[in-house]
Amino acid sequence: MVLKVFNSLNNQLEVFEPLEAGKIKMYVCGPTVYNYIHIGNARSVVAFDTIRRYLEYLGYQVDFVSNFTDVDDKMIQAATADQTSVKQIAKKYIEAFYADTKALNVKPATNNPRATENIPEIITFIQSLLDKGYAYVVDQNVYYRARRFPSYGQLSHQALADLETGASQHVSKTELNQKEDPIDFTLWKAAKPGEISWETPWGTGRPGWHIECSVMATKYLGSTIDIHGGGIDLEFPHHENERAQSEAKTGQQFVKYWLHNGFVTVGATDEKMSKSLGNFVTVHELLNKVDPQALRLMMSTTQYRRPIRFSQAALDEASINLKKLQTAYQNLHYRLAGALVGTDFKFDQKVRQLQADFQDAMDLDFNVQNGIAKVYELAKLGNVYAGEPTVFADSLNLILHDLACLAGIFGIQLKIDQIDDETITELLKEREAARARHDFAKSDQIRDQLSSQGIILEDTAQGTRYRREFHS
RNA sequence: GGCGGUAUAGCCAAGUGGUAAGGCAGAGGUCUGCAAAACCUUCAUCGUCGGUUCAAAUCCGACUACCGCCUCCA
Repeated sequence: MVLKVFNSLNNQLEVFEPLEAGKIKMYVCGPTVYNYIHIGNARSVVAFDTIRRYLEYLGYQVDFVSNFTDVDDKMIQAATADQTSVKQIAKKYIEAFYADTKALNVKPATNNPRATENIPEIITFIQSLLDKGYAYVVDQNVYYRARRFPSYGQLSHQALADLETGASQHVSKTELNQKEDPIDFTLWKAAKPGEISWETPWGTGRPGWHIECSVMATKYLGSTIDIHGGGIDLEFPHHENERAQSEAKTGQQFVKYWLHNGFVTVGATDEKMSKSLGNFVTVHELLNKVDPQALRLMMSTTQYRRPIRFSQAALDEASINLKKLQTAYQNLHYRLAGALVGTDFKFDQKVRQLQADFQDAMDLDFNVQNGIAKVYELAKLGNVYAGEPTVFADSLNLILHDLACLAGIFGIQLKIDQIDDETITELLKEREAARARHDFAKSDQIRDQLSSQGIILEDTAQGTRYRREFHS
């Protein structure tokens, strides 16, 4: 099968063909760094990380750029509230972002550019839009002439007339009065006294929100990129505007495939989790309570376009499933010790079939639900195999490799927790002797003793295996 | 009001014409000295109404409920 993705530009499933064979240019809108990221923000990060990992699994070289918005109204407000600078706020929450996403096992981006580090390019970009007549200056503010861009509204599937009617709600009166047209949007915002600002030919101020992504995406990836991602709430106006700016400037198609992820919802009514509604849980605080891997499993195994209902039950289920995968992986590894040299061809065939099924599932717009179902089937296949009296090393290694590889696409790290401890080995010998003479009181006492230290014993046909207790 | 999305078992969730994947929870069982881990069996007619068809969760029409976007939001 071939990879198909749902392109928001036309709301259709399309065969994925990169601009350049074997390479993918991908840009994902990152957070405004005025607070810790919440589960909803993390969902976006995780969804596109899984997409990226799958693309890499397919053999593509992915150039992955994701920005930090480190200057805007919210940043200024946060700095004022904390009696510090915008720069300090940015520093604090960018560091927190790295810590949180690392815990979620998100692969670092190729590049994380920041708005404030690209001001000259932003100014040049805006100047170019001014020169071409796509923008105009009013009192040191610069606005984009949306109506001038022929297909404005195409990405969000909105008619200009409809946009106009809804245009006034969140916009200040002064801004509205300055605009030629209510659908025009800000490219550059004049600074109030004391605010962080930069000098430009048209006055002193700071970039509008949308322009930075156009500038950084084209600067770091080129005029046309393969994939542009972000939350569905960014489709309009953010991405619509990015598209208008970029294509007006370069005269080329900005993005080939627009991908938008769904929300994390909370509560009985499935409300969107958002900073403005105040119903959010930050990753920072949640990481103290749950295994980050369980959180990752919960978030990465819902298809990116679908909403995720955030709940304790969902987290609990994820940790149970994580434990099952981890256990299967360890038990298979345990069997390597007594395995015969060679291969079980029939078994290998089943493993390869499941891997092919996995790929078929993922090829359909990253259908992770069907994908993870195959990973669970793989684990079950492995569990059955591990219970066989005779196993082959090559086959064990094959399924171990596949399990780790496929789970890895979801950001799940299956690993062997090797414990080499002489005391445990001695106790195990002692317990074995006790069991041999049917002294079960003694053997159970040893098992309880180790259990209290977090070491779990399991008696199998191949002897007693031990592992650390899983925590979730 | 405009545009978009969702509705499948107690819960999560696959499935775009041929008689409902997978997971969690539940029930029963196997293995075990007892456990643990694991395995096996079992558990739904698909929001409502109407239509097309030999055949529909899947197509058409109407309706209902919930969510989102409409220039702060991943």
